[in-house]
Amino acid sequence: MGAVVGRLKRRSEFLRVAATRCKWAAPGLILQAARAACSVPPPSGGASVPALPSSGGPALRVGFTCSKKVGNSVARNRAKRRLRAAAAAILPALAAPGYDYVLIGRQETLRRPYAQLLQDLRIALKRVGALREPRPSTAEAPPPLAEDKGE
RNA sequence: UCAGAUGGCCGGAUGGCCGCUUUCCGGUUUUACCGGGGGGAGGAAAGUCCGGGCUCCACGGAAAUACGGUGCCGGAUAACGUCCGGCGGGGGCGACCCCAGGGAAAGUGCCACAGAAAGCAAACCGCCGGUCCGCAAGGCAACUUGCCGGCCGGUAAGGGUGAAAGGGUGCGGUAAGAGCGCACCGCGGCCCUGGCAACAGGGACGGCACGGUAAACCCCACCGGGAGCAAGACCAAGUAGGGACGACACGCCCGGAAAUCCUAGGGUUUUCCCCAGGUUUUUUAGGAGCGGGGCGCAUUUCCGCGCUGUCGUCCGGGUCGGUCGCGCGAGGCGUCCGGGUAACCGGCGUCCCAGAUGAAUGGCCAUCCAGCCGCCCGCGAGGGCGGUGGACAGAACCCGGCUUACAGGCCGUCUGACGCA
Repeated sequence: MGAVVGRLKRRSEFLRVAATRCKWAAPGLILQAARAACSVPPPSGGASVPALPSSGGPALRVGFTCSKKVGNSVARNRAKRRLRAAAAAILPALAAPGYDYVLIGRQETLRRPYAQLLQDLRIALKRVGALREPRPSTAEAPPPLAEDKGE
């Protein structure tokens, strides 16, 4: 069994992950990753935060989001549900611990066959999470060749 | 059979694997996790357009005003702009559908273009009568007749414009005409009958006056305090504002100080007095009360209430987080019983039926069922195989409505046409 997966809930956490600019866009989804801030909640005092990464809390955390480009609320919720199911299948075993991940739904998320959606997530993890050290320079290099691999 | 009208209902099914949320039971190391059982989106959950419950705030009271809404009558309902049943008007052969459907003799405004004229009576072309001039014809003449034109008067039939032109049609009547008279229709108020009422039917009368527009202002009747679960309550942490108490300053502004009260002071004749005059000032002082005004309580009126600052102590406490609010209710269901034409109401029985908060109620697979496409078989009804494939849309405090979106399908009632019997 892999690591325990926590959830990202606050807008500020999503913004922090997005600010690292370490991401990979697969046909069915977009993955963003950031090293879990060792001092995740310094401003508001450590005592009030329920889950501490260092103690027995989740080893990695993931958040899901969808813009209105995907569709109405029905479409957005369905996209998030598929991403949630895919994340539950892949992340605990394959994702590097100590990171925060954000999965972003796309229009293709709804139509993509589920097996390919899982494959998209694996490739994205390899490009982003499995490198162990997602430096900004290396994250920008790979994009060209990965595009045809997903087809 | 075809075409149509209308009411109601459904809105994929079953299974497997893996999850989410909630609740109950059991276990443990009772914090958290494990095991087992149960519940887990809609007819519109949507738009947030009305009406309520609930919560807080404002609330002193009353009336009026303003603002907003509603608008045939009766009923239903917690309430409604909803629903039901009627009435009136309009459309349709019909079933049936549609209607912001109070008041236009309370007042103001507007009625484009066209037209002479658009609301109060008028008259452009006309028609008719009188008169004058001219011309022509006739006549011995006075004059007569006809025509053109001017002037005065009578008309509103006809023409023409318009959405709308001062009732309509017909007959009489007249110089020409005209409700001028008559008949029928329309209109008006009156009376009678039916109806709870809207209204309908009838009668005699009037003699046409009263154009339309209220989705222009307006008038009338009735209804309405505001904000919303991000309401609101609590918990941990605790900044600013805030509140309470105490102290001090002395409490919106102006006025006058005759009388009243309080405090302090002074005088002293001590059951009392601090007065009068004058003055630029030297007036016992301060306060309350008093009179007037300002601001606030939507506006106005009447009465009513309230108005300041510093310091100290204590209480309390923004955002974020957590718990509650939070689902037994105007509740669902019933070949049930009773009342009612119906909306609906009463009774009986039975059931407990989502509570998330980056927001659960799902992800994937298989089979089946509609539907669609292609091929094959069959005279035909139909059958077989393969592929494709399920709309609009996701609770966020809760109910009653309205409106809008919606693949496909099911059931009932009724109307018209055609055919058959």
